[in-house]
Amino acid sequence: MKEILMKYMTRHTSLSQAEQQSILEELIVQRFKKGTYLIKQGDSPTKKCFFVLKGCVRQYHIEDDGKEVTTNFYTEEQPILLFNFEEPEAQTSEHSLICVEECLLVVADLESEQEMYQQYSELETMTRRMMETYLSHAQNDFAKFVRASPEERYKTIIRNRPDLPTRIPQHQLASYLGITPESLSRIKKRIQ
Amino acid sequence: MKEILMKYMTRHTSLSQAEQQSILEELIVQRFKKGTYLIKQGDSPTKKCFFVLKGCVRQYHIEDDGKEVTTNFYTEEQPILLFNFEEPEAQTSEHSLICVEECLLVVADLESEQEMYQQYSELETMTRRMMETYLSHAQNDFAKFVRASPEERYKTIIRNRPDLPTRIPQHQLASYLGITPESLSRIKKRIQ
DNA sequence: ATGGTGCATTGACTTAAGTTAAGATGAGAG
DNA sequence: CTCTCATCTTAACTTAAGTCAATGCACCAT
Repeated sequence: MKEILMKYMTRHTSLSQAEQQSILEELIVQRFKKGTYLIKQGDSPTKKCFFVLKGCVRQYHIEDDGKEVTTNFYTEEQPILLFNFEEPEAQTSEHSLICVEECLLVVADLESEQEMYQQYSELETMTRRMMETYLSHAQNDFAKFVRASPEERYKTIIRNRPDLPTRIPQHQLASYLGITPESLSRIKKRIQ
Repeated sequence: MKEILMKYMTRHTSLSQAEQQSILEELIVQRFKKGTYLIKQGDSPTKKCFFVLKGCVRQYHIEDDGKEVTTNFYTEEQPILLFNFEEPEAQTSEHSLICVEECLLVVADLESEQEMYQQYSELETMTRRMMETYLSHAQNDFAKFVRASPEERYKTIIRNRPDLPTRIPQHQLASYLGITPESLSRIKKRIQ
């Protein structure tokens, strides 16, 4: 299963096969059952980060008024970071992470991550570039999302992540798109 | 003027004062007049990135239908990255960057950046963390924005960046918020 | 001073999303 | 097999943003 990560590293770094191999050997891959919480809102913030090899993790948040809002879906080849950084002063996590399906994740804690960077400085370069790329994409997505109507948002998501609608319940997708389930239902009907 | 950057580095790194000093000496700080383009949509993508010491840079985009949309405002202590990463295959820049005010910017190209990382590996660690932090914030902002009404978006922006409305014309702010100038005008009236 | 241009505001109308509530469907538990 | 719960759909109504158009205002150049 680690070949997914190897493929990813090859695409994003100039590390040699040998280096990649030794890095892979230090990684911890863990299997999680559907419904498992990686972290719950209110827990002390996790020191871990993840990389999705297989499966789907939903990030959500319970608001003050009790409403649940889905803020992200992480699927294959996506990193799950944050939480360590989002609110350094906060003593509890703002979000929950739950496995929507059976998941295979790379699990890393901050200390071992730091050690690996010291061992392989190229790895930190890769991570930096990866972060820059993700940030750039996030800013682009944001800009597009801002001026898109709910209908356009839906069209965009089925174009960019066509697997999502089949993997998750529609009301969660609606929440992720920032609209009501009723609206999503109408949009689907409108565009057939 | 570089003390702004020094302050920034102290906040975000564990580099010594001496190290910081020698890094600062290698940096290029440049002054730009109001109305100067850092890059124009259609130009070949820049190899440069910037850090705002003073002033305000607007990022915008002309859409296929000819409409101009403002996608970002960069002000004091914000980095302007992207462009190198956003569309590696694209041969022309998707955006324009224009100085809204007289600006003082740190200008770095990718080559000298790479050299400095080799010289000061801690600097790359700082950049990686900075990117992680920005990404984390971007994801959070995104999640909040998604489910906010235009009115809530306006309230949020005047809370988080109270200087913006006074620095830029309102129709550009409206564009940035993803709404029409008419709507923004009505919102302002509604909330007094 | 004056005309022009760009920007902000206001109004009338259209459109689509939110809200509330009621059914329809489907899967899982007992 | 049936009951239950969750999900999705549909409908009626409300609300606010988009659109189009007119007006007002301020700044600039001539």
